[in-house]
Amino acid sequence: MSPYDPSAFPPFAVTVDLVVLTVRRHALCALAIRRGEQPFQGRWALPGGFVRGDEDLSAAAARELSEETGLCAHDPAAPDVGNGAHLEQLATYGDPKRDPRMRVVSVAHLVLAPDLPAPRAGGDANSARWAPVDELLSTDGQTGAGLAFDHEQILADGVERARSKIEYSSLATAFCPPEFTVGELRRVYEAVWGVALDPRNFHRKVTGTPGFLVPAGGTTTRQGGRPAQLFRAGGATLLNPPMLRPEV
Amino acid sequence: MSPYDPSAFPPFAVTVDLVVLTVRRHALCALAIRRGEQPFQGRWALPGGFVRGDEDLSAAAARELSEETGLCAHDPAAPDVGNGAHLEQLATYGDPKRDPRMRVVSVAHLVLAPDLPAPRAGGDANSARWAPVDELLSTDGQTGAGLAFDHEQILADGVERARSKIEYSSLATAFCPPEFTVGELRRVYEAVWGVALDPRNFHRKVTGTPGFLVPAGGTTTRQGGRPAQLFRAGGATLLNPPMLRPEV
DNA sequence: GCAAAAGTGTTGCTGTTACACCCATGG
DNA sequence: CCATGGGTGTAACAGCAACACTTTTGC
Repeated sequence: MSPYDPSAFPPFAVTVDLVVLTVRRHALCALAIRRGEQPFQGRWALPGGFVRGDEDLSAAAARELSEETGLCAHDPAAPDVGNGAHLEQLATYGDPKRDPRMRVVSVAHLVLAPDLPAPRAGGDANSARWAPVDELLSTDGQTGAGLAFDHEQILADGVERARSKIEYSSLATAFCPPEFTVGELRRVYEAVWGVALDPRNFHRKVTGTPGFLVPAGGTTTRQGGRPAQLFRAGGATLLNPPMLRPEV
Repeated sequence: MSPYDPSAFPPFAVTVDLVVLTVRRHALCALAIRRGEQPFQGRWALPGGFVRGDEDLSAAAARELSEETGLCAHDPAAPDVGNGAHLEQLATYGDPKRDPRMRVVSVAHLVLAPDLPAPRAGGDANSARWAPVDELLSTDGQTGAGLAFDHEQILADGVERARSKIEYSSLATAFCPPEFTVGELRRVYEAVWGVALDPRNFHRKVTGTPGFLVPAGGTTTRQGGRPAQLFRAGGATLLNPPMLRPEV
């Protein structure tokens, strides 16, 4: 077949699906939406929707994110501000049978957001929720029959991406509010990796990496104990040497 | 807009584009195809083509690869054998204006292959070539006006992926023939990274990493000097500690 | 005072760098 | 014999794990 023959191509629908991750109550959680229609009616799924005819893929992902959560995705080049969440493309899923009705290719995106008030979904409050990823990914979990479509695979890939990316980048700060303490950042790593880290060595590591954290000037005692310095995310995006994830 | 409304979605064409990399004469090279049609007629482009209606994305990439080069992509889970090349999904490019004729979303894939006889392209031998990536990516290169479409960006992303992935995985062996010496593997790293590595420390590092290399039993003097042991790629895919890329 | 969380100092270990040195072949 | 690339030994150094210890708050 000659490439790019405009007269003869099979028709596809293109969607974006979102893996929106946050850390709540010491657990890594993902945003799940209850489906109101067939197929998979009543099952939980990842948020997503069609890409419009004149819309870039990342713009479609940012629009869906805003519609589902009110979050405002920021350009990866711009600095984190306010309610800005990190958004990046994850991978594309195009198995011919992934949607039983027609051929749908879905470009999945990964969003990392700080802990937020309960999500909304088109005004129907109890049709969206933050669920611990362990629960969504366990085949025999309380969610019944698992996520719709191939969303379990997409979620697993997104979680794996987040787990590895906080090793060598400063992305863990995307899970934190604009100002945060070293202990709060450590609890993010512990929740995402599911391990316990030594608070002393962690403190030395993150404060000793140039550009990772910049002091914000104040202190807080919201965790109890001795007041902790507040920091903001620094300009550095790549960490080397990386944070070391303990062996399993 | 309600997600997954099958009656109302804009029509897209979906293609796969391939970043096929190899190491030839101490330089990282990519496969380029000369376009025979409008738009960008006569310009160099990455190989690629439409995804068929009943075909998975990775299957389409493997088919295009085989059609353009005769290479046989192997499943990432299976071991490297014979002319098997490594194939993985890279990223998806969907700017509404990336193709001037219609809306085309392209799922780019990355292929790492050992050095091979000259490529073929639909029987027209001189319409395909291995070009050093430095040449294809330099805006003022000998190639004239650069690659077609957004293929320069895709190629740059693929090269960046390859450069970072050989740090922490054993993927560099995908650039080597089935049996190779430590020196040949080192020259792969040097070509991909564009740096010089210490041969003594490199040897210790790769032979000391369990599962990276397994002795193949023979020796060769094809590089001159003292005969070198031959190795095969071991089963390990992840390297830790990783290979360290020297600072720029 | 006591618990809890924030921080600092120190020691031993792992892994890298840089370089001296020896080995085996072809011409 | 000498050039060329293959391979080993070793000392200095960086970064990390483990853990003792001090600081500053709330109750």
